[in-house]
This record gives sequence, C-alpha cells and structure tokens, in this order.
Amino acid sequence: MKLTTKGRYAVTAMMDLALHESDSRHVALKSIARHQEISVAYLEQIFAKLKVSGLVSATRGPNGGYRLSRPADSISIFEIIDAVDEPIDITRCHGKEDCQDGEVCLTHELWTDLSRQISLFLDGLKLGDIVKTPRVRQVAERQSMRCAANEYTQRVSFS
Amino acid sequence: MKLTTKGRYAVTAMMDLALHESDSRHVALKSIARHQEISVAYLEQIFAKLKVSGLVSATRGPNGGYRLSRPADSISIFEIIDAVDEPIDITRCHGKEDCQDGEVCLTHELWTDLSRQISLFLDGLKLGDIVKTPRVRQVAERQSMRCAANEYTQRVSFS
DNA sequence: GCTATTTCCGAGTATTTTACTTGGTATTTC
DNA sequence: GAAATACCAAGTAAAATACTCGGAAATAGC
Repeated sequence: MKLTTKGRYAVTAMMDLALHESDSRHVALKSIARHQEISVAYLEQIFAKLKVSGLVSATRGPNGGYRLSRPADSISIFEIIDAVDEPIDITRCHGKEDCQDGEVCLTHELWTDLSRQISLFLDGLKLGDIVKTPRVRQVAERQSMRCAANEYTQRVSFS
Repeated sequence: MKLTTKGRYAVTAMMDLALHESDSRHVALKSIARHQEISVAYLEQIFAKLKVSGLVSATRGPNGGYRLSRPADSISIFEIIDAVDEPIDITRCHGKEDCQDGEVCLTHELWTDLSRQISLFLDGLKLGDIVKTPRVRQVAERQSMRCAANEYTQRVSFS
C-alpha cells in the first residue's frame, strides 16, 4: 500500500468531515481547502475516489458539500488510504509470487509480511477515535480560529 | 522511511551475502547479479551505501567481493533499508511539527506513529533469522541451481 | 610486469510517478 | 437567473526512481 501526500490529504480531509459529523450539515470542499491548505481542485480529485469507495456522499448546489456516509467510528484509516492511493504492493511481483522466472524471490514473504503489518495497523485506527484525541481537537480549534480571522479580514478589505 | 526497489534489492543482496556467511570467501557483485537478476552497475551503487553504513566490507581484485562486516544475526532489515533509501518521513513537515503555519497539522501524530510502527517491525527482523527459514533456503537452492546451469550453457556455447 | 578481475567513482539519462492545474459542465438553492 | 457547489476529462511541470556509461584504482595469479 502506497503512502503519498494524496493519501495524507484524504485522511486529513476525512478528519475534517468527522469533526463536523454532529453538525448534520454538509461540508463544502472550499471550507476544507481553507482549513487544510489544499486546493479545491485537488480535493475534488480526492473526493471523487472517496465517493466511489462509498466513504462519503455529496449534495450539489449552495450549502451542498460532503458528509461521511458511515459513522466515523466505523471508518478506518486504511480504508481511506486504500480508496485514494494506488495499492502498491511492496513486492516486485505484485503479490503474484512470480517475482523471478515465475517463482518467488528471496524476499517475497518479507514484503508481504510488512504490507500486512502496515495494513493491520492502519485498519485498527478508526477515524472516530483519532478525532476524539485532545491533540486533534486542539489543532482543529486553531484551524477554525485562523480561518474565521481570515474571513473577517477578507470581508473588511472588500468593503 | 521510504520503501523502493533499491531497498528491496539491498535486502535481497544482503541475504545473498548472509547465505554465504560461513564460506569465509568474499562474494562478488557479479555473482549476486546473476542470482538476483540485478545489474552489476546498479548493485555497485547500492553497495557503496551499504559500505558507508558499515554493514559490509570489500576487497578488490580477483576473488574479491563483499562480505558482511557483522554477523547476520545482528543486522536488522531496518538498518539495510535505512542505509540505501532516503529516509522519508511520511509527515509533510519532515518530523518538525511545523506542517501548517509553523504548527502541527491534524494528522501529524498519525504519521509519526505509523513510521515508528514500521521501523519497529523491520528492526525486529534480523537478516540471520530470515535466512534460516526453510522458504528462503529453498529459494536460494533454486537460484544456485539455475545459475550453475546457465554457466554450463555459456561454457558450452563458447567452445 | 602483464592481464584479468574486481571494486570504486562521477555523471548522465530515460521513465515513471506525483502533485498538481485548467477549463469546462451539471445541479441546486435562493 | 445568478451564485454556489459538485462533477469530469485532460493536460502539465517537477521530482523521484531506476537505472546506464565510461572510466580509474587496486589486487591476484601467471
């Protein structure tokens, strides 16, 4: 399983959704973009995949946006990353056991073991749990403060 | 910590050395290249780094080659990969906790935890242990058979 | 000494992957 | 009908990866 910034962004964005889970409102990409400093266009790509995987659902139009389609407690980090990043095996043969002349190579099992280990770890981590940690709540708080301030500045300078 | 084919090759090559640990002879890159189907030139790059990290030592000239500088039981897979692959953090901020405006981002701890997890796993795996598994021994056996056959064919076709 | 075999070294390069952007269309609310 | 949003397809610039190439230095055996 590959780990790229895309996967990181996906998890971050999903956490943003999870933080607003109770609001019963949809969250617009624009808002996530502001909070997490990712472009809307890039977020669109990411959310297209998240939607296909059934992790989020969307509504269009004003006040539209995305929401989690399942409770945050039931969504694992693994699922999120798996949805957006190409699932790289670390193996040369893509898990087919034909790394070398149709047979396994010396290190085949090593990489499959490692992959499994990573997957297990990430599958044990649920979005809901992470969002509940004090550290995350604190960061989230900071982010909304900052954005509120920015929006105020914008309003003032436009008037 | 990044995981690329370079890292895979390094581990594979080191296993090749470990398999000949008892021989008290040096193993030439040419031999590893044959066994593992990696070009000598590329192996040279990899071994340059392994040498700097003190994992192997070399002698030049005919019958020269490389050997492990420590017993295989004391060398972890982590050390090998760490020696050849750029140590990527999975974090945006390279572990500095300034991912966002000089502060940590929502997912900072998540990625550092994962990195730690992977490192621990790989550090627990010692070259010596892996080389002792039946599967590896079997694959190694196959490899030397195959190469012996090729060498025979070469000799015959050149004469 | 000569030759073959090996490691050592510095560059260069082709391919692939990543991380985006661009320019539009469709849908919905007010 | 205007604004806000999601949706979609393609293109692109930069970086990383996975190598290759052409030599130079050391060493063993003859």
